[in-house]
Amino acid sequence: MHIKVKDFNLKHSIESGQIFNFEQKDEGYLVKHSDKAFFVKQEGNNLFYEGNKDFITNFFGLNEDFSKIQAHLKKDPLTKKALKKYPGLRLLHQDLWECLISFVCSSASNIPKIKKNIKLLSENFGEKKNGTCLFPKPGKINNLQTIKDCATGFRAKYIYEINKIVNEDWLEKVKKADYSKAKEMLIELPGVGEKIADCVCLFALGHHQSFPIDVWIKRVIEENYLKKQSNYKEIKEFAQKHFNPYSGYSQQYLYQWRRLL
DNA sequence: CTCCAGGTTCTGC
DNA sequence: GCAGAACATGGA
Repeated sequence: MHIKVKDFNLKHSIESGQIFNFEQKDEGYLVKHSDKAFFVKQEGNNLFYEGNKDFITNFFGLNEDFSKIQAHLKKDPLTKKALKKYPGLRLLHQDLWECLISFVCSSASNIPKIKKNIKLLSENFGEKKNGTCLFPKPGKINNLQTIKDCATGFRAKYIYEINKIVNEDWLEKVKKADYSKAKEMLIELPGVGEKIADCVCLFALGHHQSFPIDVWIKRVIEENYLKKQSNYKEIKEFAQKHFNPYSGYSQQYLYQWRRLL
């Protein structure tokens, strides 16, 4: 089975630090997300898949018009270059809970290690479906020592506490909230600060004005725009002025550009 | 062995 | 408020 795609690149989208529960297989990818597992492989404008078509279409945002985003990215010289180098890199539509836990794992870590954390959390707390361990549901990540055994380090206690706080009601409330209210609710969780809250707002809630600032973004903004050492607030204010209203997309392209330089 | 990784929290001015 | 240290762990 396959889906016709336009302005979409599977590799750039999957390997851009947005998701961590995937592995390469047969020129394609085996992806696990929330309660789904599927295989995808791109050949030109065809996306071959094995799995739930509606879920895959929505997950990669394949029905969205990308031309508006492209026009936005072309307005700035550096995001224009990044667009040329990584065309078809899309922001994905993630499950809120999995995205939240993934990015709590991300703090002061690296992508290979986050992948390991998520894999171990799935194996230790997730349900098995057709032989594969899916990401555990809210409330299931409930043993502190086991969470530590998933190589989560100092983040273990945060995951443990968040798992106690978050339930379906909480998730629905955050989904309905606007950007600033959602961010506020996320930051109330232990181990979640502005950066992680912004990642969740952007990757799971679709708030395109969100602009997560990590070490790579700080670097790329200081090197190319501010031309000086700066703090979080300065970068945030610059981004709001310079990359409105799709600063989230600008961020993702700048991140990819600088990280893979 | 040291340094660093998609940060947050705690501490001391 | 704001910089600096502490927090675990694995890979380079």
